[in-house]
Amino acid sequence: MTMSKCDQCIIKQFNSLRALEKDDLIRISGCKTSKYIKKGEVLFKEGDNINGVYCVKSGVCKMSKLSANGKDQIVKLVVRGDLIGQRSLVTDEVSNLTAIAVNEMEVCFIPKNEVLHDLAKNASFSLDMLQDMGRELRVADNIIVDMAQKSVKRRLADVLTYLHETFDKDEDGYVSVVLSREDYASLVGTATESAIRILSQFKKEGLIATTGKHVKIVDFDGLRRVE
Amino acid sequence: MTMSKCDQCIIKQFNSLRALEKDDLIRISGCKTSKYIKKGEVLFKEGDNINGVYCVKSGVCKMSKLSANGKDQIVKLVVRGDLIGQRSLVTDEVSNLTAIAVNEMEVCFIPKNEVLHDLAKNASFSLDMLQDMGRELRVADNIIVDMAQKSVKRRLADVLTYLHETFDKDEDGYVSVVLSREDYASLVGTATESAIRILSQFKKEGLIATTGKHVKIVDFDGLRRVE
DNA sequence: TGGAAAACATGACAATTATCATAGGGATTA
DNA sequence: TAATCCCTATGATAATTGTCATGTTTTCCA
Repeated sequence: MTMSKCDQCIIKQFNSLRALEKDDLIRISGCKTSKYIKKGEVLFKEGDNINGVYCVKSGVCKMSKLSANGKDQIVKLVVRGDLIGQRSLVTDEVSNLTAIAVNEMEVCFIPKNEVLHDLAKNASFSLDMLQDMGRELRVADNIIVDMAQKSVKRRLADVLTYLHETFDKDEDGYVSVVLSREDYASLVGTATESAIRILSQFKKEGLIATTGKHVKIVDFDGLRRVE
Repeated sequence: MTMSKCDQCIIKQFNSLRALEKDDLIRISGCKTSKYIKKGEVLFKEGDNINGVYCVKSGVCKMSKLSANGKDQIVKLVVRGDLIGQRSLVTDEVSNLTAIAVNEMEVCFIPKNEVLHDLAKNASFSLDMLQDMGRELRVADNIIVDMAQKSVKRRLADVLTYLHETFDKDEDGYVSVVLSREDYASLVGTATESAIRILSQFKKEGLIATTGKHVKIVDFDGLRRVE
């Protein structure tokens, strides 16, 4: 099996690695490791020292954190093209989040030392990373406000819309990425039973259609009006 | 009145500006503006193009965001030594937050163009800023989990503890920074009446003492055990 | 392929939190 | 100093959400 080369990889267009020079990408190719992760497998756990970044070539990953009451809260979903673990590049802290594959993933791991060198040398690379973290920070602010002010029902409607906008749909309009009811609950921060109940209600009201775990939005306007 | 010089300013120890060279600090001194802001005054609003960073020399500032239901949610408090508006340095986006002084503040404003130049030139400056944003991101993740999983009572107990740990206390142990009941509500994401009720309850249970807006923690362990 | 385990579903009830109404107290201003 | 306004406070009630219990369906794997 041949290892793909970073400088020819399309994925890098989607993240800060695009700011690197060809020579640096070739050097990084030489020390990166490539990995397949099965659905449900743990990439790393809260408290792990990851010492590098993962670049997601395909698949989806949930980033979660264990709360004091023992429930997992999904903080964000990481998709194709995203980098995981940028924070570990600039601090020696361990990860604050656990990463678990939602479906089969292919990721590349680049050791910290290799990239640290580029951050110091290449200003446009570090600027790109600053912009990226700034964007993440803005998204996080929005989530805080939503968690604090919106109802569970409204948050679940938002998640459904987000999934619809973010992922591919099959020929019938069903979102390609499937989550368990527990994942939905963990995304909006509610009890699993509540998530199940609200999804059932949405279905009964004709806002969504479901077959098993597969979900499709039927009435966009209706979903937008949910309070 | 003489304008103070950045290179001699103690405040810069607390933020990324510490990574700058003396020459650069002197140059920045020449183009910065200094400003006093009275309690309740707006430094900038959500949607404003701030085009620079504020460095907080003294005072406290609440950073809030208007939610869909018309309530303000305080996302964080900014204190002495913090920089406000780092995101505006690396993106052209407008601010996502409103900044309002909680008490009298003294801030310095440094125009974007002046600092942008340093970000490109000085790797340890941009690395410091990356570290800082990484920290902020971690804090934001924690807040998301707390908002999603903890009760209002528990969140209010956390806020009281945070205020006690973050700000000075007078000789009787009362926290120097005073917030309105509405501010407390806006910090934990609840109705003002609920915040008032819980503070009254904490007082009745002997966890805190209050005189007017001034608050003091009496029973730390008790407050820690609140659920 | 059968059986266990996990995920989904729903009812009943309890706990939490929001909303509305009302009123007192303290600061500010005419 | 009185009038006014804003903040604080508290009761009553409604709405939301969580918890526990129980049954069904689906998935997984030995």
